Amino acid sequence: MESKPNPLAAFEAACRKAGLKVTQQRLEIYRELFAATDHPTAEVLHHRLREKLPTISLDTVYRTLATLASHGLINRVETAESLSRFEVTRTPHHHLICRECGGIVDFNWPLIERVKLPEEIGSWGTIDRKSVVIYGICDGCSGSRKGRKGASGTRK
Amino acid sequence: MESKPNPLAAFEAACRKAGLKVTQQRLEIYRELFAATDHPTAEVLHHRLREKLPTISLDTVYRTLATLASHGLINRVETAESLSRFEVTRTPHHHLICRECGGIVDFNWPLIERVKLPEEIGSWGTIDRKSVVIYGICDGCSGSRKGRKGASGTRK
DNA sequence: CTTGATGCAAATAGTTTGCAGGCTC
DNA sequence: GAGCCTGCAAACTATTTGCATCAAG
Repeated sequence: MESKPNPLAAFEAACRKAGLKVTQQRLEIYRELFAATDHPTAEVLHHRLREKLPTISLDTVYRTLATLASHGLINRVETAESLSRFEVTRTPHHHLICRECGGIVDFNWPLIERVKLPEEIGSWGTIDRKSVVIYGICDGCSGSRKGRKGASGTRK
Repeated sequence: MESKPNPLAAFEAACRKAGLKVTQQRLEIYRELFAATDHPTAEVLHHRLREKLPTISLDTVYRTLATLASHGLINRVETAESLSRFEVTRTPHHHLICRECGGIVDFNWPLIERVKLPEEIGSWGTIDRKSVVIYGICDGCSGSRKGRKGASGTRK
């Protein structure tokens, strides 16, 4: 409600409203995900979190991500790999995914909201969210000599 | 049925061209996937295939799907669940996914090809494929009384 | 205090892989 | 006949769950 959009405070409020307890782990997980731009996996997130919360367990990260996602506070990003990636729910946006390094980058495409959807969709059900995923090869991978791990790639 | 290009024959040709051997399992897997409209998982496909090929193993299904996908003959559909779903590569199309039953339905949206992409994408890399995923609740789930398993839902 | 959240470890589930025999080419 | 493909079983990896303990409300 403040003019100052403190995301952490907003998150706390959202938790309370949802009946979720505000724990240090949840705050840190959210803070970390909020700061991230690379759509980390649970494991990656866990690794980063251990710097601040050395005792946090991977299970808690998984559990918290699932909880927050079910409350719409974060999104599970679809990737075609067998890995779930997450992001904080922000304004509508879309994703660029590199086939090479698996990196995911956001982009905005407001124009698409203007495009009329096919009629047939009306008879399918109620639309909720529209997400465009564009696949390709990022410059980091194709431009450079060999298959480099792109800026935001996540390779083991 | 005849006058049209026989998809199975085309598939065989594609396999040969790719240096893949044409085995009965591959033919049946492709045929089954071609006939399917519900983007089955490997396991679902395996179950269906056993009617015709009682001895086919789940591993073969997985392996074949991976092989065909790597040759672009089929697509792995991104779903946000932790399940991979597949479809035969056809003309460009998009997906409607029901949050309730998980059912996936195709739709065409040729208009989208006309919409100019944001400039920023040019500096990211080379675009390959554009895929729109629309989430919502299908009529089968919202319209009816309780959470029905939609026509093409895949619940265990 | 009461209830829900965390950590730890063990359990699952989907998917992948090694190996020996079979079937395409 | 040579090599790729299949089936079987065992291995992996990501993710989930049971339970005792601990912290938030």
